[in-house]
Amino acid sequence: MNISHAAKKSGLSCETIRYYEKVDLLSGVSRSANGYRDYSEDNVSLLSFIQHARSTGFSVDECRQLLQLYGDNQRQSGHVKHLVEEKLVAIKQQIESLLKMQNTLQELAAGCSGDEQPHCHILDVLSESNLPNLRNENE
Amino acid sequence: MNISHAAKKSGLSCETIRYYEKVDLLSGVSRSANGYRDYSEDNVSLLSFIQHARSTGFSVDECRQLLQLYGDNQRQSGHVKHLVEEKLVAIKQQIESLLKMQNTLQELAAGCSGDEQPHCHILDVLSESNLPNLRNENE
DNA sequence: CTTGACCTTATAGTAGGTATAAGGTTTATC
DNA sequence: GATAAACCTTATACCTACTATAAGGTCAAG
Repeated sequence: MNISHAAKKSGLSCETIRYYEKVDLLSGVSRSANGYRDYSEDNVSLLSFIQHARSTGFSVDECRQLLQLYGDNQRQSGHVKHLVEEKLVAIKQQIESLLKMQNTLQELAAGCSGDEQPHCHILDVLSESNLPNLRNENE
Repeated sequence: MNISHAAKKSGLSCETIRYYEKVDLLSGVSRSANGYRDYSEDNVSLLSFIQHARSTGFSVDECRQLLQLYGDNQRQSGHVKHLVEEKLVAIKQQIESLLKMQNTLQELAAGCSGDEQPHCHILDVLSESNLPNLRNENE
């Protein structure tokens, strides 16, 4: 199976697949006589695995760990679950951070007349010197 | 005022301030006789403005637009409000995307015993070929 | 036989910084 | 006056996770 077919099946782009190979996320892909990459069904499964993990918030490096566990039949499921729970905490922090931004933006918009006049409440607030509520640690 | 003092007052790091100067987000900072950057109160106000905008989710490029409007007393507040509302939409999309990830991760964790046994529900799910619910467009 | 659609590699660019190296300046201490 | 710590300067490389481009090889259709 050539790369564009593998791309369609895995939900990744060709460029991304080559990138994953380059950073050793996926190795051992065979080549046809003409030098083209030739993907097996197992290769595509791993690519899909990576796509799923990436879209669930795992970094490329974390995908490497997940793949290592996936390929290790001596693994302990507790290790996998631990990775998921850590990721969950990180995602929750990101959500918290974005909710704060959302609140701030909604307050800013609500206070601005949004007409053709130059006076603007938003700019007033952004230029205030002390705005601890605008300072966001979780980014 | 030297750069580390300006950093403390604005809530940015020295490196970030130099970076903002390099990408022309802040220009016209004067220099002392020894070549050190010398920040005025106005400079620091602009740095704080940028810090506020960045921590509210605006990109560096969007900060440039906000600063341009800030410095234009012919501006229309509607233009500023428009930027805020666009950002609000983007933030909401990001939150949606993260909530989906959170749900997925919670389901994954819930199905995994998390013990010393090798069998792992999380890996089973991630390696399933058809998981449209894991595919996330808003990233 | 040429056109278009594939494939290959290497390299550069993206955002928004952070880190490092190699050096100049200033201030405090001995 | 020497020296060490704590500043400052610049240029450059590194980071994540790709994406885009260039320059070229291969293959199937007409």
